[in-house]
Amino acid sequence: MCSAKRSAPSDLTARAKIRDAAILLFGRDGFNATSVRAVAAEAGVSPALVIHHFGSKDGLRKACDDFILGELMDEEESAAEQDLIGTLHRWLSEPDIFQPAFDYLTRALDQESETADRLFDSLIARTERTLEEGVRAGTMREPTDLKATALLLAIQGLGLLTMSRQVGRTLGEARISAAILQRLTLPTLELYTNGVYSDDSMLEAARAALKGDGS
Amino acid sequence: MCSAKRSAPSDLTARAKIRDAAILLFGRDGFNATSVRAVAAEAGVSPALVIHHFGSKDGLRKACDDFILGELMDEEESAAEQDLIGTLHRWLSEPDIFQPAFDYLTRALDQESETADRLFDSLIARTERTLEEGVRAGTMREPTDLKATALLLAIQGLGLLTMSRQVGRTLGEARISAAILQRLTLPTLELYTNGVYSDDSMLEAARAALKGDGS
DNA sequence: CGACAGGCTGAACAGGCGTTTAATCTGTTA
DNA sequence: TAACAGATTAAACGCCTGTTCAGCCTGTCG
Repeated sequence: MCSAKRSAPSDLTARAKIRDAAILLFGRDGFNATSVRAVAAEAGVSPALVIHHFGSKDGLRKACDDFILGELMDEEESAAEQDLIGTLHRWLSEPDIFQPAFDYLTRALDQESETADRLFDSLIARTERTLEEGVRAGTMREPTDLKATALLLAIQGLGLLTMSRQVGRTLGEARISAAILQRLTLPTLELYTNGVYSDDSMLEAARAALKGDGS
Repeated sequence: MCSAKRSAPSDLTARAKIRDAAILLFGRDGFNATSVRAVAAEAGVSPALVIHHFGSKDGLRKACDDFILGELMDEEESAAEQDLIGTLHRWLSEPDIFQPAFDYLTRALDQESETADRLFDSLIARTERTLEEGVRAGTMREPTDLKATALLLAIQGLGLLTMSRQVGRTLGEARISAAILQRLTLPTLELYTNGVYSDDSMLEAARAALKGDGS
């Protein structure tokens, strides 16, 4: 199940070494702030070889995007029932291996990229499906606006990822960790079981206001 | 209440024109992707003047950060009861004026900056306070982990901001808008009133598992 | 053996970057 | 009027960027 892709760098082809170095640096410092020369140095090759293998810096980014997306999809397939939080849990339990991919994903998500869009869309679709199944099985309430509700849930999960630095900081650690995710499990379920409001007066007030407002 | 800071550019000092141009471009294209020369061109001055007034590109960023943060704090003070969503609502109702600031904030939030940290901290503190007051007034349930719950709520709100592009895309518009925020009002309140789960079996299962697990 | 292909390199190029420098213009103060 | 201070500029500096080019190895095929 756990691929051997990240074995000793000496075992990898130069192409793979460059790709891994790029994922590391793009994730750590961002795409713009990472030079082709820095990637080459990290991979132990010449800058020219990077271009030789990937055509351009943008080609390299594309290759990294595809690789990360592929790895993520593999992961998802082999644990089809899990949700995003579950996947994060698994990733965070082996930080040395997955941290670079984790960081890369975080960076990719707050940039305008086709990869981020595809990832987001598939996450929304999956959340909608989960919601529908839950309603059919009677374990979940029927939302008045399925897509909007799925969106809110997805944002919650992704927010933990993209703001992992702030999440860690707030809870007293340098970055998000398995321990922090564990601490968040109960409050999350609590929120999704009882909500925050003790009665539906706010909800009804809003419903009435929106009905009156018309537009 | 509505400041006259964004009047016709010709009325502004060169320093202010440069600052506004920088906010526009940093917000639209990102800090790294924006050159001092581009800011100077947008403001209609020479690149050297930018350095003359702000010392360096980083000094310019700092000045923009402080300005935006100050504007936001002013806004917040004059509407002390409102939450973040309320502020967003007000901002989005005058997009021409506030869009640059909105974009700038979005960019700032997913970069490692002291400004973002301060903003996040104050948002968490405010959310905690709101939660405590709600509990005391009986309108909100008492969470088992106040800080973690405040964190989840803050992430939900900020996630709408930092992922506004994806939010708009998912709901069929180019970017987030007042209409989209309105569509999200009811699902949000619904979520925070009833949760998603129809009973507390998931919550109790997790509680039991965590109790048994120990660590 | 010779020829070819592909991985790989050092050196260079053109262009953009943030910043500096020296000079000019403009308005105020003595 | 003379002197000064600040705003503003054109031009240049040195550096770093992504990319190209010509050539060198190394292994394979005929």
